[in-house]
Amino acid sequence: MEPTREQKIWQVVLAIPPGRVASYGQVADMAGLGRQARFVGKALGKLPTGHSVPWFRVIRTTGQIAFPEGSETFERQKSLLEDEGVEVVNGRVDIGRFRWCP
DNA sequence: AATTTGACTATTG
DNA sequence: ACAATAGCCAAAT
Repeated sequence: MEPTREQKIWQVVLAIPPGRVASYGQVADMAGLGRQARFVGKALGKLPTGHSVPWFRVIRTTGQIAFPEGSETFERQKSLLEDEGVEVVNGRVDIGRFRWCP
């Protein structure tokens, strides 16, 4: 089975430690995709049911969550992050303190 | 095979 | 600090 780049992305996301976050660009880079930041989001959107991928630890490089504030997806991500000790204020994370690799 | 599509990012005004 | 633009490239259609 030849792993696709999507699966490499999932692999990288799975490696993000709890209580930490990573940017899409960072995940793309670590997966060996270079600048495929956009593809990371798409790959996460295609996750199969029953997955255990911590997609919520992936945010924008600005620290903002990638969804409109108030949407259901946004709220779910925010809750999951806060549950791991990541502060989310105004839809943003303190990237300076919670980023996986500064 | 060609075109469209994106849970992005860096740059510019 | 914020809005618009351009660049990015694998996958889906």
